[in-house]
Amino acid sequence: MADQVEKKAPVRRRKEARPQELTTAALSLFVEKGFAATRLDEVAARAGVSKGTLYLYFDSKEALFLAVIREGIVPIIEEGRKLLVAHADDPVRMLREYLFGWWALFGDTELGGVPKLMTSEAQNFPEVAQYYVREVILPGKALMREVLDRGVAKGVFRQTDSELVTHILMAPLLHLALWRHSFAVCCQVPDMDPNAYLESFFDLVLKGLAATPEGGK
Amino acid sequence: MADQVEKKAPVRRRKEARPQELTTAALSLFVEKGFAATRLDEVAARAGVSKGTLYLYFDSKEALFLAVIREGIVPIIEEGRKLLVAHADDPVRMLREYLFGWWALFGDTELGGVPKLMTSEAQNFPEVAQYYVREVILPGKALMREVLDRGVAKGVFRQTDSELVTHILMAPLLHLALWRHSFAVCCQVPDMDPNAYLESFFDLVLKGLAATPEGGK
Amino acid sequence: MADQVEKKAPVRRRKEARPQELTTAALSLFVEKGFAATRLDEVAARAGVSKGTLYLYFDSKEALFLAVIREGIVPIIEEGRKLLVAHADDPVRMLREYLFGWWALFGDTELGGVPKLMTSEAQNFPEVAQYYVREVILPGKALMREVLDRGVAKGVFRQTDSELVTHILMAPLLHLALWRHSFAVCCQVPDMDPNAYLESFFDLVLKGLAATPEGGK
Amino acid sequence: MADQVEKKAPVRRRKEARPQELTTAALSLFVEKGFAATRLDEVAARAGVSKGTLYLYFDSKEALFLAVIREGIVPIIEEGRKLLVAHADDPVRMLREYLFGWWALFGDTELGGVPKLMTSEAQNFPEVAQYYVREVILPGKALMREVLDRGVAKGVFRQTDSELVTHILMAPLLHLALWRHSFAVCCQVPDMDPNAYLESFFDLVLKGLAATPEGGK
DNA sequence: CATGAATGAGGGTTCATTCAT
DNA sequence: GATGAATGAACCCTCATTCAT
Repeated sequence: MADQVEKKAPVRRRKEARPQELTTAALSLFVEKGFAATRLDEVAARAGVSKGTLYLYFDSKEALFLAVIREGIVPIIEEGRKLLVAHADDPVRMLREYLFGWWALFGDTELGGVPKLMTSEAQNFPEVAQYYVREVILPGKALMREVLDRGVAKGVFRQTDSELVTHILMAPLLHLALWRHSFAVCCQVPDMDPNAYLESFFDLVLKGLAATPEGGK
Repeated sequence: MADQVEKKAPVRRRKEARPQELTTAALSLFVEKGFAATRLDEVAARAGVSKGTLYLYFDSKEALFLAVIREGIVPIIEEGRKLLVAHADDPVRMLREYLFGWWALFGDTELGGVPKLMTSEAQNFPEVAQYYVREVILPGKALMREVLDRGVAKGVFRQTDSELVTHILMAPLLHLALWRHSFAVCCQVPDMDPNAYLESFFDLVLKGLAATPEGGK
Repeated sequence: MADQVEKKAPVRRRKEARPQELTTAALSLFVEKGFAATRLDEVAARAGVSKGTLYLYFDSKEALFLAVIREGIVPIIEEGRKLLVAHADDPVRMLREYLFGWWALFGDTELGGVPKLMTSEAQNFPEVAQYYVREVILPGKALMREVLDRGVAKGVFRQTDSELVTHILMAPLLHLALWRHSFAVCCQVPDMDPNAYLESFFDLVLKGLAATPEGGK
Repeated sequence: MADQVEKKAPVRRRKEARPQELTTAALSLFVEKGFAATRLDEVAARAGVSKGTLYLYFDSKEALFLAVIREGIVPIIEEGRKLLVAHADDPVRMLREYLFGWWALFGDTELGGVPKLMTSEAQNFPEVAQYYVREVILPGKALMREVLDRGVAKGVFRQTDSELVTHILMAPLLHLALWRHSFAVCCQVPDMDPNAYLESFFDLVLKGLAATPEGGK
């Protein structure tokens, strides 16, 4: 019986894993070539199945795209939040964790290509873009705003327009991810070490946000 | 005689202007939909010509893409440099001019979509990407580095890793341009005023880069 | 069980037969209209498939052309040789078999259009032409030369420049095939009976090649 | 005044010569590539005029084709006839003149590609083919038949089916011309000397047609 | 479930033909 | 007459989608 279980298990696991194998393959190809330039042949081949099999799991190429975004993104946010609350009393540490955590949990993984993909395709898939904004960008910014607000409350950060500043602070993170999936691949750019980049960024922001000693200049 | 000139002028002017009319149309469509998803029919229609006419000026869709990047980008850099040297003795002013000038001369024009386009297509067109890096990105970063170095020399900015910091400082500018051509179009995001964004960014960077009063903390 | 076999058979047979159905359709159209004037739509339609199906079996129109020549031609030569060796001791009979066999096995079949096709397209497809010369024309001439040489050895044919004479003797055969696929189709030429033509030709050649009674004139 | 005449003459001659310059250019390209694969751009370029100019002289590509055949072919026949009547009393000499004259006056000139062209395109242009058969092939064969008939009348040639034999005798001539414009161009075939070829052919035919010594058997 | 052969609409590209100059 | 820019129909080829097995 144990034998049977073991024999069946991988098969069942396989079947259940199929959609994710497909979205994973699709994600990397969409990121690399863009949605329109990716052929479903390639996606299927990379996932090790035939082209027809794709249609057992997804109604169309667009549905596959939606699934790629849907399944790939959602769980990250929650993990990030957990990471941050661990340092809720230390806004500087929270900021640092945000930046490095964003990179470690997201930018540096295979999901790191999603910002490039979504930026490229937002206009072609407005509903997906809206979904992404609602589920990823806004929560991510809200999380950053919490960090900032907490810092202000603690007297560590100075008062700023947190809406604008969160936007600004996301930019270098996104840039790091976009760069890796665009120019870094095809141009012999002097290797940019993400850690050093993030350290510099963290240093810059910290000083840029630092509360003035006595509220004066 | 004036009559004759006027009769001939429009035709000749058209013929000479054709390539630019076409690249302009192509640029906006490439930015909007991406290279692969743009049909040459549309490009031609937007330029007011037939599909065949495109091939009088460009050998292929890819050649059109190359021309879009080539002709659209180059002259900007030089203009920016001129703008900056006007304030060579005031690094803070130079930085401010860089940020706002970048937006006014580039990001806010029809060329502002190029970063999105090049980011999306860099992997599909490595030679074009290399050209873009060489002619646009590196000169742009070099210009920024000049600003930083001058600030350090004047004792206004503190010492930093200028390679990394230029990269970081470009990110919010690029983000502004990318955002406008991606999520801003399709999502009812609360309008982000570029000027306020740039002011916040400038403020943040200025404090982040400020030389410490007595060199020590 | 027989049922199952019968259900599967036609499908499998079809799939394996597809390439040949396509080359057969292509051959007749290439012969009729020439390579450039033949549309792949027509080829597909004549083979009873859709246009896209063609590309499951051939990479391009040119690859289809190559396949038409490759698969259509080669096996004939060997059959001809077998036919001739049956009469190795009778050069006159060999010559007769060559002429009539050439027509029956080649000229009068659907492959009979190949000489017209290759003659028309040789300059446009030099590699294919070289292949055809090497695999068809030269072996065919070599076979003819064997006939002549054997006739000379047996004292039945007089000595001639066999290189030139083989070339000359091939001409009326080729002409018969070319004529059928060109002027014969569109012009109300008084029907030329191939058999009578070949008889006349055989008669003419036999007398033209006959050894002089006492070796002298 | 003489000056003026000389100045105008070449211009006028030019204008009148235009159509022929165009048909000459078209002929060589049609022969080389076939009708469908020849672009009017090339024809115009080879004739040294612009593409539009072609349409001043010919209504369409097909009209150009018709003109190529029309103007290129007709006058030859009459010249050949004159050549033959000079030896009306010597059928053997007539036959020799026919073969070598055909080659010198036709096959070896720039018109020598016409048989290849007409053979290739006969089915695509039935009216042109009919015209060609009527004006060229049938007169050519009739001329040959005259030679044969005269030989029979003189007791030099034996009786044969002259319809079939003329057809057969034309084949090696046509083959020589077809070969030169097809395989000879692209394949390193051991050079075939037309004169030797024709000598062999003449020799072969002469013996093949020779009247039997005592009219027996 | 899985396959892969088949489809056919659609896009890039060519080129005969037109026409304003 | 001559030009060459412009056109648009038509062709080769691709690829998302379907479906019989």
